Amino acid sequence: MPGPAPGDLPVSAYVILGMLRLGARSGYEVKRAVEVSVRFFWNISHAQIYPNLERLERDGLISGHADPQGRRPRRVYEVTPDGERALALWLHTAEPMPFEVRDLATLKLFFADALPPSEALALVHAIRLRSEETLARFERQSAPPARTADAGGAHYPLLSLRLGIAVHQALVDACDALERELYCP
Amino acid sequence: MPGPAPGDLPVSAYVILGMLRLGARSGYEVKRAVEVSVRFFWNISHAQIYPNLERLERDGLISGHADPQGRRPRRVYEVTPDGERALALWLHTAEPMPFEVRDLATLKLFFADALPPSEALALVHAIRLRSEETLARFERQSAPPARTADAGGAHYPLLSLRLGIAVHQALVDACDALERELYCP
DNA sequence: CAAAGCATGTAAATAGTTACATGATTTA
DNA sequence: TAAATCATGTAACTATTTACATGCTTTG
Repeated sequence: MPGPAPGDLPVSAYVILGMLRLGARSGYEVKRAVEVSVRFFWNISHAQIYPNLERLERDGLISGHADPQGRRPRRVYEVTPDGERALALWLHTAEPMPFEVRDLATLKLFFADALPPSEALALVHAIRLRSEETLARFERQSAPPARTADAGGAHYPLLSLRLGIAVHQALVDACDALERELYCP
Repeated sequence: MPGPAPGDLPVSAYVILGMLRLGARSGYEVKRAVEVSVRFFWNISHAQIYPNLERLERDGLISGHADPQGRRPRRVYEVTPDGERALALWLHTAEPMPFEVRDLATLKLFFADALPPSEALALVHAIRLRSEETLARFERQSAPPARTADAGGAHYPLLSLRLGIAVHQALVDACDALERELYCP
């Protein structure tokens, strides 16, 4: 009778649940919301969304109804009380929470002794540029909706954004220092 | 993840190639080397290592020979000239290098408005502790072998370690600030 | 002699990506 | 009218994790 225990659902299902709760309505809107927010610490692809929506509805954690825009088909969803409970349960359940990074650029830098110095330097440069672009993107795409959510009472999107900014600012600074050292050793 | 790189090898194969090049000899030693170094920006599990070693040997990128220690079986490998070339080619090949993070803790923090304030604060605390432990682990486990490699002419393991330190120090500082604000808003 | 660490492997399941597939609506 | 964006979905493939499975050697 009680909804599925945490662990029954893949993480992407909780992301969907959370985004619907924060105001996204369709699968498409969920994907867009992910793209400008949690995407920086947990990405999901659109191919994961639609099967998960079906499953969440089957499990009674969300309820959906057709809501076509003109002739364009669309299905919108809202979180049910069971869904609220499942999300809260997952959020407060203790489980291992490793910080997993997959970064080809730093990985290549680790092995860069097998590379001519100029190409190694180019890697550091690429890492710096990437984080600078990420910071710009935070400002342009992530901060506005996070501030809107903040004004609406959801404060944590903006707070977690600050962690992302801190990480990428640190990378920019570290690369800057490295570039100086490598250029003039 | 980033699909197979040039030469159609999975990234984990290049990690293995790189670690063998830096002095690891057996699959076990590769796993240990990963565990204290690249694991912080690209983890691989031991179940990926043995099939990849087989494949790399079949492709002629490494050569292996049995080298049992007493009765305990062991197979050691070294990188062939072809393997050196494949690694260098991969390293200098331009490809998308996104910074992908998977972090349940920050993800949960993003949705923490569905949680009582004390539990949200506990999440921030957990993130700070985790990065503090990671920093300690860098000092204890990663820095010594990286310094050894540095003395032996491989400078980039130590340089890439500095990026990891910068990231986790930034997370500690940001969480510290957040904890103060959330405790006394 | 027990525990920790060394050493290797496989099978099954899960997760995730990419490509395929379609079509409507809005905007320049 | 073309391009961008909205919108949804599936199939095939690839990658990855977890659990299973084994057995030796060193150290306390």
